[in-house]
This record gives sequence, C-alpha cells and structure tokens, in this order.
Amino acid sequence: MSWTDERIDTLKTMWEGGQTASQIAEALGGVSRNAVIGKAHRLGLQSRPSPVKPNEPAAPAPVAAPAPVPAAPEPEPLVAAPPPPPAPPRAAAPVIEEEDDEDEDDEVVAAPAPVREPQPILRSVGPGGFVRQSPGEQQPPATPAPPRRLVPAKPSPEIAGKTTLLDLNDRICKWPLGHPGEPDFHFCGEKVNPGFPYCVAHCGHAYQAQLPRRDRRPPPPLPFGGPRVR
DNA sequence: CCCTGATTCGC
DNA sequence: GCGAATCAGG
Repeated sequence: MSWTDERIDTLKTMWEGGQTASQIAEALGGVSRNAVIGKAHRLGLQSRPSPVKPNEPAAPAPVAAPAPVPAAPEPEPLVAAPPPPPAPPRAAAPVIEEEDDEDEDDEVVAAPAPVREPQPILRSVGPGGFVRQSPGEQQPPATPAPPRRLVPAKPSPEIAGKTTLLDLNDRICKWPLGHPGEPDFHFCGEKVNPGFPYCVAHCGHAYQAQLPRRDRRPPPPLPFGGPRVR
C-alpha cells in the first residue's frame, strides 16, 4: 500500500480528529500503527497529547471535566453520517490490500465499551466488502417483534454441500472462499494440517517465512477470494 | 500484560 | 520517503 492523496487525507482528518494511530491504521488498512505515526510526523502533523511526552499546560484537564452528556445516548446510524463538515466515509472498495488481515472478528460480541470516538468517524471496508464497525459504535441489537412462529432457515441451494460457518470445527480447514454475505460463501472444509486452522495447502498460503525484505517475493494470495470487484 | 505516541535507522 | 524496531509513559 502506498500513500495516495486520498489516504493521506484520511490520515490527516482522523489524526486531527483525535483518532489514535491504531484506529487510523485499521481504517486505512494495509498499514501498521507505526506507519501511520511515521507518516503523520513526516507530514508535520506532529504533536498531539502523547501519553509519553510531557504536555503543554494551558488546556484544562480534559479528564476531570467531561463534557456535558445528553441524557440518552444518541443512536448512531449504522452507516457513518458525519455532520456536514468532515470528510465522508471511505466507501470505496478496497484496492488490493496487502498482507495484514488480522482477526476481523470480535465485532459482533463486543461488550459495552467506553465510546472514545470524538470526531468524524471514518470507516473502511473489510476484505469481504462489509463495513467495519468500531467497538465503540455498537448498535444495540434491535429486538424485532417475534415472528408468529419460527421456521428453520433452509440453506440456500448455492450452499448445499459446502462448508458453512456452522460446519466449522477444529478439524476442518477454515480458509474462506468467496465473500462473506454472498450466497455461496463457504469454507474450504478440507481436513486441517494438525495444529493449524487450515489444510496443508492453505497453510502454505497463510504462513510464509519472513525473509529479508529484499528477498521477499510475490504478494501473498488473500483470503476471502481477494478484493471484491464491483 | 495491554495500550499510547516518539524516535531511530536500514532500506 | 517508508515503516519495523525500539523506547518510554499510562
């Protein structure tokens, strides 16, 4: 990944908006926290209350004086709807993200976490084309009116015979094929390489020796069938 | 441990 | 210019 104007812009906006380097890195995708910090400095964005460095006086302690909070937490729209000013969310499909995949999970089960998103909320789109959600912006699961009776969901025909999420266990390869949300999204399902979450073949893709940079070869194939093409 | 940003330095 | 490694504080 390179620093395109667009990405630099996102970096600036988020950095100035008070997002942490980690958050920015994740939003941008394909870069590390360090990369973000390094770039921020090179851009002259420097400074910003560092937990390590002593800070200028002047500003009254932000911690002791929390801003008045509205009685009820305002429900945040699922899709970023930042007030007029700041940059719009980056809705564009990801462009060939390199490495970095990390665990894209956790997002569903997140507990009530302290909201720490001050300003504009920029989000990225995950490898599967889904919109990422920060832990702080969970929508309490709406409790829909219970249906009159529950009918067992029948698997779509496309998925017949495929390894679905529900079929996963410790012994079968969890390498995803296709894109989450699509009707035929499924998992490899081969017998795993013992001790690994993937079969032998997919382990070959997932784990690669860390070579000196100079000697690194091709961009590793991505899980999720690669970036979505629209 | 986790997190944070700052800095260094080989590439 | 880039970012991993490292440092140092919370």
